[in-house]
Amino acid sequence: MTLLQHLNSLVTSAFQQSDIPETYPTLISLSQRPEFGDYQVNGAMQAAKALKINPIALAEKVAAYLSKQPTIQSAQACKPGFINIFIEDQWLTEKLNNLYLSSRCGIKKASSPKTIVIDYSHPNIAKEMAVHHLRSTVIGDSIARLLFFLGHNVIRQNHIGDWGTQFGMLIALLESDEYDYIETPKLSDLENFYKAAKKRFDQDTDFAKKASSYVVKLQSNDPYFIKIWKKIVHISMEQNQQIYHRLNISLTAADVYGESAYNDLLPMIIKLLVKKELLTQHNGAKVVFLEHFKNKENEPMGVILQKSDGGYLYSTTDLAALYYRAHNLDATEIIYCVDARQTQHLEQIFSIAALANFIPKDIVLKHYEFGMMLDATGKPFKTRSGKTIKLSDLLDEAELRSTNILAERHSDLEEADRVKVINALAIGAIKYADLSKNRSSNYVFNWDSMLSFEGNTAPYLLYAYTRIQSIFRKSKHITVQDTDKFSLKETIERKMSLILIRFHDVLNKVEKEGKPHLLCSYLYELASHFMSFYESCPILNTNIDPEQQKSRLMLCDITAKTLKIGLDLLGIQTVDRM
RNA sequence: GUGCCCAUAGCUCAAUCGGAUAGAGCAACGGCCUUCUAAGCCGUAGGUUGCAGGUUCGAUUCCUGCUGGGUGCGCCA
Repeated sequence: MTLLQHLNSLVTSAFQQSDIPETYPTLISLSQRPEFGDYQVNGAMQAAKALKINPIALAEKVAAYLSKQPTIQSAQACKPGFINIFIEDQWLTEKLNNLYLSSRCGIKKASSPKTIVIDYSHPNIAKEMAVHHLRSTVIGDSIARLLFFLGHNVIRQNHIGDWGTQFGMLIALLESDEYDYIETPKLSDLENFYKAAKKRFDQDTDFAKKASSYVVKLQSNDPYFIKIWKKIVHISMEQNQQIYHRLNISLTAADVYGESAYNDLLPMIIKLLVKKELLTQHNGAKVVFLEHFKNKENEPMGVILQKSDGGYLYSTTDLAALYYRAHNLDATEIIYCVDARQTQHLEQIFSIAALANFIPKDIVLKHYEFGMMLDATGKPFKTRSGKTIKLSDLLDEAELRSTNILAERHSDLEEADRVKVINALAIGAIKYADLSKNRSSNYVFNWDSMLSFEGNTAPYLLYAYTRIQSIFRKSKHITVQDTDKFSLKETIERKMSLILIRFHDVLNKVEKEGKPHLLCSYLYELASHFMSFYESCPILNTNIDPEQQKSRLMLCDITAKTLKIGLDLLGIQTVDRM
């Protein structure tokens, strides 16, 4: 049981004893001020209001019951009807002991694991990955790591953009006279070819016709076209995989299941919708009209699922993907880590699926939306000349900046360690800057603040971790045994304990909300309290009481483990010295 | 035209289902290295939560209207 779950069970009993019906929530939260205790119960006020009884009298009744519980030192009713809970130190130290003995900081795997499909990253084939792929990739990967750590069956789905009209253009150009067929083009070539193909497609009608006919060939699985297409996809994904490796992203080739994979399912999707009488013929296209969405003329909005020329659209593919995930992957939950601008599109897909009874009703569909990356002026983050920034260029710059920072510090690390530190700082800074902000809003990208050692940044957390490791290196002569006890004499030691014990509740919250910034805030709170502890609670001084010394070493141990696990769930690697 | 999102300290961000005196960091100012990594710590100052109403014991949070910004809306994905 987590700390919050334990308190909740106590308060639930207290509510029962005070004749409060079960339907009223306990509303337990952290207290914001020390005089208000460790945790506070706000549910008594709400219940009193609804039951029309005196709130303070009810709060006193609940508090009286809570005060008798062995794990609670005291509970006090205050003013309108707050109840402030002070936790018993004895119980705290027992909990700490559990954390100390556990390699997972006491976090148990889910007793009834869910099968969760998570759709993230989804780069476009034939183009290099760019900054706009960063948020989906980084946030999605963190959520995937967390859900796996909590014991769920996680199925990563990289829904790559590997299908559609652009491939007709590209193949048409690759085999045209100027370019010939190139055996092993590089991805940067492909991107240039793509631009050239697009230009020609718009200007040359014969070429456009040819390209369109090639799309049909491709979609009908013509072996020659499939061969060229596969090569293009392969070249692209090899390069993307290198980016994933640099970024410490857990996606592999096995997670790739792109738009093309649903090609054969698409006619079936149309048939199913026809059968349900949801499709309408409109100017030759097959359309689903949704009453609760309006178009520009304020009429029900049509979602085109098959074009007048018979071609399918991304809505069709997304419906097929939903079908596949529900029926073939047996998902109990599907998470879409997709740009906030796709909200309406996804709502439409979910609506159509619901109307058509496409998927079991109890499947949970979640859109973990995120905002855009902006520059200092509040505009979308681009190069000076207004071009899209390539992800590989962004990572290069991060490494260059980290190298310079390390050089300024006159770090005396060996070369191999130096490279590791540069990498951890560079990648950690970029990922943490993104993950530490509430994902649903836009965020301002700033090199200097993300690479700073001050404030809520990856370097600060990494530095806190190395300080602990340094203590460990210098304390090898002290043997701590499993039977050693915690002693929480200083205020900061007790405060740190409460934070450490809260870890499991934080992870549960991040799982529930799908918001990694809650984990970041927590880790920063932990790290900054550790820094205070580090300054005010010496460990290696010779005049320290041995019992106190061991207790502090054990606190360091749990702190290090918590930081390590927490950062790992964010996809950020730690280093032992820097 | 219509849908969605956002507006909090000079800047970047928090704020648990409506809870107590709205919190951090940066920047500013003042302290702390013969003592475990000062890439750090301690302190001071900084707010009419865009505006106007409403709901109630209590509103940054919920409702209505307005202002400013972003973003989406039928044959691209």
